[in-house]
Amino acid sequence: MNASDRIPVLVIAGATGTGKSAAAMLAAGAFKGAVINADSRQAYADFPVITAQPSPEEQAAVPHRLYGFLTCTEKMSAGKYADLAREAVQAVWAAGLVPILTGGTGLYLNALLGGIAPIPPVPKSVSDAWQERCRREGPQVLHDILRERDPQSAARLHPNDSQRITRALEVLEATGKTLGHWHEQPVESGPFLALRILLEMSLEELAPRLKTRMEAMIGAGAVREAEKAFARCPDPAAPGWSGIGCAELHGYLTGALDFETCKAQWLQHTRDYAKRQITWFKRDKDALRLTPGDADSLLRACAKHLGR
RNA sequence: GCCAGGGUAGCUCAGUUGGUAGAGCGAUGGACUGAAAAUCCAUGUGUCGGCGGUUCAAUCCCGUCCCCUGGCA
Repeated sequence: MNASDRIPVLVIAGATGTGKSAAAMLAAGAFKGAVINADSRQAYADFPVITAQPSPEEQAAVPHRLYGFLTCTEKMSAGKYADLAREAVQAVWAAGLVPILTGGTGLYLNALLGGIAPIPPVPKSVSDAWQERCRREGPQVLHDILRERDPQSAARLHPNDSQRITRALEVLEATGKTLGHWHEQPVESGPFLALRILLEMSLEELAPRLKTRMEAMIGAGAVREAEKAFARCPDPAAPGWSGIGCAELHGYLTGALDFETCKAQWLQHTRDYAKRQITWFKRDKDALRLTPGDADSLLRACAKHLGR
């Protein structure tokens, strides 16, 4: 496959609150694009405000894909995302529009653009069983088990890392092969020619914006949104509730947190998250780094990549 | 003004029967292959309120001053 067979895509990444959506709208307007979600939480239908999904006006002005299509109890995953996003990119391109991937979930972007190991789906009963056992017996016990059955994975994983330890065990049980085996398989990635744009801002600069943004969400009906979601799905362990702001508002609605504490935690967790994202994206040495708001550089880089 | 309790890390506090101090939270850095807005790891020098005194040695004991909180006037 040569370069001309590959679909050119624009990728707009960066920490939460750096203005990715605005940049995507700008690029979409300039180059006849469609915005495709690359953010795990914005996939949930019940939380458009709290997860900062594009507004109905924005979605009416420019085609958007993969936003708000999951119910609270449905689980998302990197593999599922890669499949859905690949289809979305191809559909958008076939319709004569430029695909613009926008979002802050670095793992999902890697899964889509770099491919992901072809691990078969693990039955829910298997993963639930390991998770339950991890809750009961603790991650160290499971880490010991993993060391016996898959020493290579155990060596890579910290004994406290409950999530990755259970993943390694469930894959081993469901497929009979270790995670290492699967990661050595050739991966298939989409036929894309991606320009990765990274909106960069220091945490210090970002922090006050995050506070303003949270307050704007509350002003835009975040509490009402959480109440409605609660009426439909009260279980805080449901996948949809795991977004930042959702979990804290759930605590407020059940009386576990007063509103001030709820807001303080919401803001703190948002900040922690932004910091993790900054760390994650630092690793991407090839991305084009732009200052949020630098529309000229953004449009010039996109034009060059698209050959226009 | 008197009495009592306090002044120790950015914050809340613990502690040293005298040998210059440590938790939680925060902060900072990092990891990340199907839960990723998740999960996990690493990092603690601070005039122990100021000044004097006792002592080989004081954050700890004594004196004095300053500040905070509560009670009594």
